[in-house]
Amino acid sequence: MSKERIVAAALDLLNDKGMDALTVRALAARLGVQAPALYWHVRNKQELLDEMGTFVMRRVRDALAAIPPDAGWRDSLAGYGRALRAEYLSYRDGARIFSGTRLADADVLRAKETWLARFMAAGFTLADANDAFDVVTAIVVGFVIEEQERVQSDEADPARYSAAERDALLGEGVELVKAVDRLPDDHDTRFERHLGLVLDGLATRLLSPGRATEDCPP
Amino acid sequence: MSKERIVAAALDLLNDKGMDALTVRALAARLGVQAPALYWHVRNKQELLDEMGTFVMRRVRDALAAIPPDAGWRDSLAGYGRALRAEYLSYRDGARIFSGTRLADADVLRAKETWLARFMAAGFTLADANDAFDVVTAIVVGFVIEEQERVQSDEADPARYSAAERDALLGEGVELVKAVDRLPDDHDTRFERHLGLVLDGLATRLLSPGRATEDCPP
DNA sequence: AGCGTGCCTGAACTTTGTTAAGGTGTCAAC
DNA sequence: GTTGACACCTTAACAAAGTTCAGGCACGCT
Repeated sequence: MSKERIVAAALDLLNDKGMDALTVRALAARLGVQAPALYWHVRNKQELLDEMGTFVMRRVRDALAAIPPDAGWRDSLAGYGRALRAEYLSYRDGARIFSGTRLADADVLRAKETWLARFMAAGFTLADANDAFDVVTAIVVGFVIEEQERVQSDEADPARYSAAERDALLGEGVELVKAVDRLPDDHDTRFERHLGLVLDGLATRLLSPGRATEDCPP
Repeated sequence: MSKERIVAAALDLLNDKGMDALTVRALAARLGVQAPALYWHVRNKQELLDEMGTFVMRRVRDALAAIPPDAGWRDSLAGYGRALRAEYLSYRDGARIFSGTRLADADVLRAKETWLARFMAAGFTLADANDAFDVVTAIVVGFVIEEQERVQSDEADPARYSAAERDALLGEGVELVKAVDRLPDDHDTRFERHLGLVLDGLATRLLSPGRATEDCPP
């Protein structure tokens, strides 16, 4: 019985039964042991949650390391965004639970150093290069929180978000809102559009720092 | 004693003592009443949390309604983003707690209809107009979650994020990371930059839908 | 053989959300 | 003026959660 086994079992349990069912006793049962036994390996439940968070973020870091160094800034950032989303999505309520987890590992910061250097070589200022990270992180967190919320309530009550139900509830005079509902959008393509939007915003910084967008002629 | 008084007291308590201290008994005590009394007005704690969420989101909706109809799409969206952030910021862990709350009010959706119409009049496609909302929402959620996390751990351990501590922990060879730390950035200006980035991304859709940014010459 | 140490069990305590049963007041009806 | 009904609250209690503590079993070292 090691801390790693406990964390792995906890993540399994989270996906099986959800956050509310992630109790110390249930986790112990899944490991074939009594509840207090876990306190030998872990100080308290909060530490367990933290360990789960760093486990997830370590996987993000590994995915990040797999991005080729010669990829352009745009593909690199897109790869980061996709990896982060994929990790969050692979656990129930992953975005809400793990989004606060910052890993201040020394080697993570060292990785960030090379990325900043790469972005600046591509023409970003230091501030913009750093913003690029933060903004992609923010949008993934925000997107996936809403995505998982929606998926979850769909599973709980499939009829609630059916087209017919919604149209009836909406009434008249909201044709555009109804039209939005009918757009053939799955989560993946929506995510790619949003990500592309942010990257386009970053690209404007690249072309002419400090310039308003309205200056860019068609 | 009304549901509104309970919700108001709960939000007060949340700000005073934090999420963990928001217990049914503590809330009852603050209202000068015994714990089970609350169950006359509220089905259970989850409903209380939901009511708190809709209260916050109603304030966002009101702030939205205050945006002048003749404002441009850019100012309108910026106003929305700022209002959402301000509401989240006004409660401890506000972003993490309330971000899931979608208000499917009929009149909110009616408000959205007019906004969609306005954005389309400004030149967006329907899909882009809707994306504009969602992307701003996402970035605010992501930004404020991280912002509040940082503010909170600053209060808990002020020394942890001091420049000296960090530099010592970082070691050599990460000059850019250190330089980022030394940028004179407060949260507000960072937020404005991030928001501006997203809006610039949206503007590229406006100028030439479907075109890659690289096509936009300096 | 004995002893310490690592890991676990059993029982218990505290706090939490929640329910059940029963009070106390007010107001309308007869 | 008594009765009843309803709204709102209290006291008592339960189940489940996190956590602690004392002890027990097994192994290795001397």
